[in-house]
Amino acid sequence: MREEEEPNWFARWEEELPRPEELMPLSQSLITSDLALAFDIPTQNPSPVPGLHHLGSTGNQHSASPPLPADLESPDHSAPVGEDSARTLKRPRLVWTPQLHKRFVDAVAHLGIKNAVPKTIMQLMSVDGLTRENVASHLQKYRLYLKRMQGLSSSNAGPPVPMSAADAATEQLFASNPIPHPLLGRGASALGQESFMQFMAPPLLQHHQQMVAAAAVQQQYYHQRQMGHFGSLATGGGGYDHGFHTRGALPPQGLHRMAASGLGMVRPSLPAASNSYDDDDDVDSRVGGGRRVLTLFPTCGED
DNA sequence: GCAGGAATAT
DNA sequence: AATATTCCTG
Repeated sequence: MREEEEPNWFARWEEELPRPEELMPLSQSLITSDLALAFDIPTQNPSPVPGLHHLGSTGNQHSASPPLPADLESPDHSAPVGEDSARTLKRPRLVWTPQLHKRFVDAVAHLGIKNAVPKTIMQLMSVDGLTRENVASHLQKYRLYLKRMQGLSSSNAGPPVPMSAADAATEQLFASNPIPHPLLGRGASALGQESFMQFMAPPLLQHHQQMVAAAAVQQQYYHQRQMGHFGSLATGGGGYDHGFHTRGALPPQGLHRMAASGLGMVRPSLPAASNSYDDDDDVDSRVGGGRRVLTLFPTCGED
């Protein structure tokens, strides 16, 4: 009795993706901040490298303030700019925003447990800059979360469930997303084949079964999260901006247009990463660390 | 050697 | 706590 049984989830999925035109003008923001900062030049893209604006990872390690050049570290640190930077440098910690996590969950849901491995998930997500490691790490945590849920949902029926701080925190991200149940109980969707390969396969499949009963389980956890404590401000003490846009490695037939997302400029005391969530307010919860983070802004209501 | 997964580190 | 890195295994 599923009225939502849409045969081509993929079509819908791509529909909700922002189009290149809808993206925020991340023209100048994508500049290699490191170099820009190091050289004390305004963050502008003098000569936008053609087709080379993905992943603005400018990994740098000095916490150089705009007007303040690095004062530590070796002076000679010209970060390899260019396509090399995308893989040569260490990127800032990836921040799994709800939007990004959504992509993740979607991908995992569509792939099914069987195919939901770091690499495939990463490919399906098509997020530029996202690495297999990023996904693997997140996946590990996600699995723990799912496992917890299973255990709790079946073990605890009535009594209050004291959730640890960790759980509460985890839920902010995980529980706030649709949990494709197929993951919990059954194995992948019937896609025994190359689920994600649809990109290359014209006649793709039409399987999909997500957000089913998990909602019920979630209900026992939503309490804390409705408070809106979303200080997901990953504070970067250094405040650097990093572009992050969906990878355009899509298929020839113009199957879909993924697009980039806005990029978050996280500054020391600038609540820029505030998503327009419930009432995430401007909870300036900066950790005070000097870390550069990669944030993915919500380009549009993907939910 | 690559990729997944758990352990461990930051 | 959230991610990243490392280690081990297939």
